[in-house]
Amino acid sequence: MTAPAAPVRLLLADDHPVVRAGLRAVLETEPDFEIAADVPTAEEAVALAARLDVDVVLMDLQFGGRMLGSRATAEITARPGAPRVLILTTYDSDADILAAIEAGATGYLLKDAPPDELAAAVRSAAAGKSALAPAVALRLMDRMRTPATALSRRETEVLQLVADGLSNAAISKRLFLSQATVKSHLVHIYSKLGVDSRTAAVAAATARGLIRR
Amino acid sequence: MTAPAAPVRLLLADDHPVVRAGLRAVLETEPDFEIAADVPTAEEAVALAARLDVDVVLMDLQFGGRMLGSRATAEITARPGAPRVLILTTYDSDADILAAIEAGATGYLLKDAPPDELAAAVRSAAAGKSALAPAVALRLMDRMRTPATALSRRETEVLQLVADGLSNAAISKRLFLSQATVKSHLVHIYSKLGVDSRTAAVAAATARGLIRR
DNA sequence: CCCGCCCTCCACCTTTCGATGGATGCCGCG
DNA sequence: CGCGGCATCCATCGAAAGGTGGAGGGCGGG
Repeated sequence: MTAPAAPVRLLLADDHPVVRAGLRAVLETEPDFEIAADVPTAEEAVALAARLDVDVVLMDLQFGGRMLGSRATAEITARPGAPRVLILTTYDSDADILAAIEAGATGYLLKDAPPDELAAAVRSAAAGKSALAPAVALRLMDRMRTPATALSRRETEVLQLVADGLSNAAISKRLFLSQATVKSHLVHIYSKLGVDSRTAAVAAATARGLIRR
Repeated sequence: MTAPAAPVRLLLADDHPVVRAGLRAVLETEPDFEIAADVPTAEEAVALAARLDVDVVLMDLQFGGRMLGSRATAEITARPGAPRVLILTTYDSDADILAAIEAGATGYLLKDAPPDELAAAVRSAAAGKSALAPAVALRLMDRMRTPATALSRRETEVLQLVADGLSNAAISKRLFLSQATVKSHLVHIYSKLGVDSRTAAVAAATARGLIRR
């Protein structure tokens, strides 16, 4: 414990060159960190995580439109002796957070985190402890407190089409349902979200990150 | 022209410490750049832009929820002998771009720009030339081609409230209008966006970046 | 000065949506 | 096995939203 431990080996994955450079700059100043590589795509992160035997992967969730961040996380953590994965992203969308944690992420940080918080999170992750940014933790607590937030698969599907601007008739055709069924789903959605119109449901769901935009 | 010109003095404004560090790291390697300061708020950017007599300000548009980026740009460029302002942001929302250009920004870059593109844009800006990221330029061309895309101030205001989930009655109260007026605005919005329902209008407008989520 | 655009408002009518109150089959859990 | 949650379906009714066709004032540019 008191002996100078082996350095924490890091892999940075983010599609923004500026962010990669920033993470390098911020983390390189920590004497016990060693940055093995930085990559611009989720695919390269998966490949190098295995090859370079790193301790912690710092990964963005949004890779230029492609939603591969959480999948990459799942693939990395699936292997035995896998490194810890720390999600580092701009948004605190509920859906993203849940997906990342289910995919096996050890922590979830926001990009506006100050450098010392970032370094602390990396050390926590390396030690196997979970690390959540305060803002993210609050959000999770909030979600736990309101159990009604969980929409069923079908309800989410319907709501997503509503958000895309489709009418009930169009949705019923798309999903091979009757309009009555679509309305039933909507009624349930409204009561779960505490709203009373389709537009309000979309607003509430996007605010809570239940559907993608 | 051939003489080693005075260095380009830069001011960086971004609320993300990591991004500030990244910009520093990327731009410091250019021998003809000199970073006068970096600040985490729009207010400080306005204050220091005057005091440090910089040549180019690199400014984020989103400052921790506050929409002050474009206002800060306007305040900086309003003064005589003002520096050029380069907007550097994550999103290519039409509304944001227009607001920034109207506020007097010299260029608009996306944060996923490679370092050399970034440096080139800074030099362009310092020389007084406009600089637009290719993706942004494309978007603007696109907008020019579809003249119907431009919503009036009032229409945007109404549509934003629709996107927030308000009913026509609620909107009319909020804006001190009659419901008839709200409906009129909506009819115009629908025809401009080529849709025929409020939810579809919201979907189309967010897709084109006309309103913020 | 007139034209066009924006903003505001009105009346009437049609369509869609939401509210209510059911029913059925399926599946997992205690 | 029975209960509850989910997904599916139904009919009816009133309310909200959308369609049509106006009208008038303000403001800027040709």
